[in-house]
Amino acid sequence: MLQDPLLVVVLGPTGSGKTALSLALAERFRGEIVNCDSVALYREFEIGTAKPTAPERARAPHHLFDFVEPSGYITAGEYARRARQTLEEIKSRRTMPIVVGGTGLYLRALLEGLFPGPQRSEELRERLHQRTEQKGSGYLHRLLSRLDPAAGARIHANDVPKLIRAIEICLASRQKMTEMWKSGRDPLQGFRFLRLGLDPERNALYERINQRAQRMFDCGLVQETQRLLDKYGDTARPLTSLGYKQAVQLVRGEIDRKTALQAAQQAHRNYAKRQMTWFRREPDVVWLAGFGDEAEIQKRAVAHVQRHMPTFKN
RNA sequence: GCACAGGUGGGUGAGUGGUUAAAGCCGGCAGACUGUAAAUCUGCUCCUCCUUGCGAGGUACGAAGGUUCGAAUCCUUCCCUGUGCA
Repeated sequence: MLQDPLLVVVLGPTGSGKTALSLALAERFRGEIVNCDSVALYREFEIGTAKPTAPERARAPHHLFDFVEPSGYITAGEYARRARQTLEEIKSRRTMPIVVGGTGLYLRALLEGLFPGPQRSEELRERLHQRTEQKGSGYLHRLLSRLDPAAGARIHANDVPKLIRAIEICLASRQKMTEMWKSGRDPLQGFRFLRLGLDPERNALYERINQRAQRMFDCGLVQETQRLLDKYGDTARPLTSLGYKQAVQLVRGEIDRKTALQAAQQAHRNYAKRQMTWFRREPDVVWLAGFGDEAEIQKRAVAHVQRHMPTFKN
């Protein structure tokens, strides 16, 4: 009886060296890299996303980078479908999939699945926004509490995006969201997971994040932002993400360059912290206390992968 | 040197005699997260102690004195900062 093939996951906060570690593993084990970073999915967002460079991509096959239009959007559910498809293809090639990224929700959607809920409805959302304008900020929470009291109790009255999604689910499915949850998720099957988590010392991580943000500004983040803004307008969603958001403000003359840089560094640091909060709850993570580009960390990661490789009979 | 304006908790900045350990914002820390998640949201944030409570004590609004039952808030002197005049 053959074991399921191994799926390696490299997770960790932004700036922890996930790319370096994943490349080292891919080269060592003939792996293929699958992106799990929500903004790196978008085409033309290059400098601010710290995507792997061309020489880096030459070292191993890379998947799920650059497949969403800058003005388009992707959701966790759609990502999970695409990623699972990609994993099946990799499986058929008998190479080792290495899922790399920092977007906790996407990783969970991929590995554990989402509950079978309805997709977004732009019309409904538009209506909800209009009603909120008319009826005040407590409206959404009152509505949800009526439709699904248990959900109303879980979601804070100020958390508009989550309130809207919950209402959307209740209305579209004519069921309570919390009832639908009971039908469970659809976990990814046919692989054994090895989650490697990078957990460098906090101050060192923050220091790296600051330097990297500085480099992004030095290497043309603002010009890239200007170009995207000219081409797609401010509706391109990733323009509101880390670094781009501040570069947009700079381009518009709302803040000066130094303020923009500091705000971007800050945003990256805060994000790293939120990522750690999420990943601490991720199950079965093998934590490596350092950066992914350190030789020692790579050595230990390799050892962990080897230990989990399918056993061959002689 | 003279004249104004100021010196408040990690930062900024309210507060002008008592429900003020001191608003708000930022930062920091912790947490949540089931379809735009690099998003969004929540809690805590002077010190010590405990029965973690609209709890007890201590220290605190440049420094030192003073007025007062009571001062971040009023008075005096000193130190420092900014602006203007010399």
